[in-house]
Amino acid sequence: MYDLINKNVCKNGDFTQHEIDYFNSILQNKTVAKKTLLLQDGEVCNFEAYILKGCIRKFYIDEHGHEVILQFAVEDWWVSDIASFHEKKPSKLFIETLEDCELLLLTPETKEKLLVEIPKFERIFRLLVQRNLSSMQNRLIGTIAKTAQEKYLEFIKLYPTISQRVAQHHIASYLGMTAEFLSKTRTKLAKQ
Amino acid sequence: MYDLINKNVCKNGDFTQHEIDYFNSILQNKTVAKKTLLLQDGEVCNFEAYILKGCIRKFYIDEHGHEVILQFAVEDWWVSDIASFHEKKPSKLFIETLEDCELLLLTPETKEKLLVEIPKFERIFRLLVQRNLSSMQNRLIGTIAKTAQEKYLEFIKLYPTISQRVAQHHIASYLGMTAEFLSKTRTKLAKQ
DNA sequence: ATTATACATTGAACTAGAACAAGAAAAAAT
DNA sequence: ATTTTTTCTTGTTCTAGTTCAATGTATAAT
Repeated sequence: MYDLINKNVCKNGDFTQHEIDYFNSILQNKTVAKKTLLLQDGEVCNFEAYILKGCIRKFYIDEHGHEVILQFAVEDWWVSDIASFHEKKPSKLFIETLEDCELLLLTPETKEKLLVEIPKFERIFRLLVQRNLSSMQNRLIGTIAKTAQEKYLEFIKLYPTISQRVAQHHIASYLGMTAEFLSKTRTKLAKQ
Repeated sequence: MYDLINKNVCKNGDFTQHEIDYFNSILQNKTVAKKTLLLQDGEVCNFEAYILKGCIRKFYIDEHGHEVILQFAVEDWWVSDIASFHEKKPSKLFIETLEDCELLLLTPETKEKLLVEIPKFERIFRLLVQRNLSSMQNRLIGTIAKTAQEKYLEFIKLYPTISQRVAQHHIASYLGMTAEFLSKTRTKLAKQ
């Protein structure tokens, strides 16, 4: 059960078996049904969730009621609103399961304890955030510089499994276009 | 000279005078003239620069030759291509001074040394990246969900000094619109 | 001071994508 | 199996923003 997360986390540092056991011991197991909100606008995010099984989306709702999907997270990914989690301030985001999920959770308390007990984990989480930042940057560039068609092609290339797993209108929202326009883009692509 | 950076870095952790001195001792001072490229597409980024004085832009050039500005950095900010810096892989970005600059630099070697000597710095840099990620996320949301006018108003509200300091067409590039359209948006705003 | 260069404005024509509406198809619930 | 709900497609109209081109205005260089 912990094999995957241990590999995910430990590939970036040397840990003793004892340290790994300790890490595993503080993780909380949680099963969540499809279409459950794990976090809502206004709440403080009290978890960092590692996904053992399932699929989750994180999104923002703007003034006009339009959803902007910030992340799809599947097996072996982490999802959280780090800003809210770390500064204990109300989130502006929603986190919702798209499928039945099995999660391993860190809370502010367990994470802090982990970092105090085994400071080496600071590095692990820094690297995690760093990789996140870098992919967010790439996404920003794409959002600004690419056409709808280019964005879609890049998406299915980058996330072939996710693009099969989630609804098309969610992909459209992730890519910053309307569901209608994505549909038109796809039929146009199919004709080429 | 080190007052500002020490405050910037140390507000997030407790450090002894000795630790601070060590930190300061590994920083390299550098003066750079206006319009100098500190990093070019294809090079490996070998610095994290803290800005004592001046203004810098970080940007990407897409297939069509269009610039996308990812960051304006001024006094008390850090600038680097972290992905390239940490993984020692060629950058896709450019970093250019917009004014004469005074910088304090970390190199991969000095930073690594710092982290080994004083592991507490891991946390400092994690928090730095985390804040970065969070502002990048807000920017992505704005880029997708806001109109040109809203983007511009948010920008001058968020960065009043920067908006006075850099060329308008650079702001346009940062906001993901053409210089012409920003100009039109501004005249329209002025008439209201 | 004068010329050259970079920057900002304005207008006209164009286009990628949005909005709205309505129907088709698929999936889920009874 | 059939109804309900959700998702996807297609067409039409509309608009925010682009492109291109021209002119004006600062700033910098000699």
